[in-house]
Parts: sequence; structure tokens; C-alpha cells
Amino acid sequence: MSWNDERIETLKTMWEAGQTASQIAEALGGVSRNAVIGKAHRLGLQSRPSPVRPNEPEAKVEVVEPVVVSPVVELAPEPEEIDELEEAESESSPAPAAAEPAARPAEPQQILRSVGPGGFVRQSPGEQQPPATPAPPRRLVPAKPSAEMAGKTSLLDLNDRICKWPLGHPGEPDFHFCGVKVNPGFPYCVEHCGHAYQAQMPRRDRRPPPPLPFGGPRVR
DNA sequence: CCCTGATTCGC
DNA sequence: GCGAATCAGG
Repeated sequence: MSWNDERIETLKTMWEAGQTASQIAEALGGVSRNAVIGKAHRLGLQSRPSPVRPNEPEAKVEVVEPVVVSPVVELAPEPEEIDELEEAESESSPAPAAAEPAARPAEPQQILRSVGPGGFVRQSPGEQQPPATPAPPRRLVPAKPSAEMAGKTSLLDLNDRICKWPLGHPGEPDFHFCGVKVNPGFPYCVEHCGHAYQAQMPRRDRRPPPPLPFGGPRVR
């Protein structure tokens, strides 16, 4: 297996989306987790929260500015801090059910879940809840809220400020990116952050084969 | 044990 | 450049 453009593209996208190296390797097929990690590093992709931290002396940063982005979107925390949230959460706090305190920016969880072909978010059996905001059966619209449907956002159009959420499959004629202004600090717009950062399923429940927000690599 | 990502180093 | 082996934390 070699790293052609398409596979690299998939790697980049998934890596940035927070998928684990294992997931990426599995999705790509023909490569090991190590291969993915190695490649990611060679590509200069920035490392994500690693279990093994070189422990870098860091000047303290306190930009605790509660930015109001959207009532619907729960922001993901900085990678640095998501570590201990798991345990603290699994213990208490059952299910907020209906009367949820609107938001708890204090302990969000950053992770991913699969997104179905239509863009709907799959739920694992244990966590099925009615959507906080009654979502219409198909609220997904081509994610092209703004201006042009005609001018697709190509790979070349990508920059720090526009949403890199891929639409369609890499290599396909109409493959393009969302292109909407990003949710500051994230690679995606507010809407797609909502898709990209969600509660992680227990690893046990991970379905290896099916989903991939990116359409996954096509098998040849 | 399982998982994770990081690093090394022979190829 | 590649990735298995190894390391090391959770």
C-alpha cells in the first residue's frame, strides 16, 4: 500500500477530525496504526492529546472568554484538558433528560461519532435520547448555507478561516468542502463542529466497518 | 490486559 | 519515506 493523494487526504481529514490512528488505519485499510501515526507525523500534522506527553513547560494561558457562539453547539475543550473528564463523568450524573441546564461548558467531551451518509449522527444504543432541539427529519441541507452553490470550495480554497468539512468523496468530480466561515479555533464551521465533536462511544461499541463522515476511502 | 500517540531506526 | 518495534501514559 502506498500513500497516494487520496489516502493522504483521508488521513489528514480524519486526523484533524480527531479520529484515532487505529480508526484511520482501519478505514484506509492495508496500513497499520503505526503507519498512520508515522505518516501523520511526517506530514507535519499536529499531535493530538497523547497519552504520553513530553511534558512541555507551558506558560500559562488564561483566555477564559466565554464566547457565545451558538446555543446549539457545544464547544469542544482544548485537548489538554479533556483527559480527566471521562472518569469524573462516568460516575455520577445519570441522564440530564429533559431539563438540562442548557449548557455545561465546564465539561464537554471532544470526540467523534460516526455520521451517516446523509449527515445524520449515529447514536450508540446506550445513549439514545431525543434531540435537545427537535431536529427535523432531514435538517441537513447541503451544508452550503451561504452564497454559492456553484462555486465549490476546492482543496485549494482551504485556509484557516473556512470550514474544511468534506462533502462528497475525495476524487469524485463534485467533491468539495463546506467553505463556510469556521467556528473560531476549529477547522469546521459551527454546524460541522456539531457533527465532529460529540460524545465518544465506549470503545466496545465501536463499529469498525460502516461509518465515516468522509465517505471513507473507496475500495478498488 | 486493553487502548492511546510518540519515537526510534533498519530498511 | 516507510512502518514495525518499542516506549510510555491512561
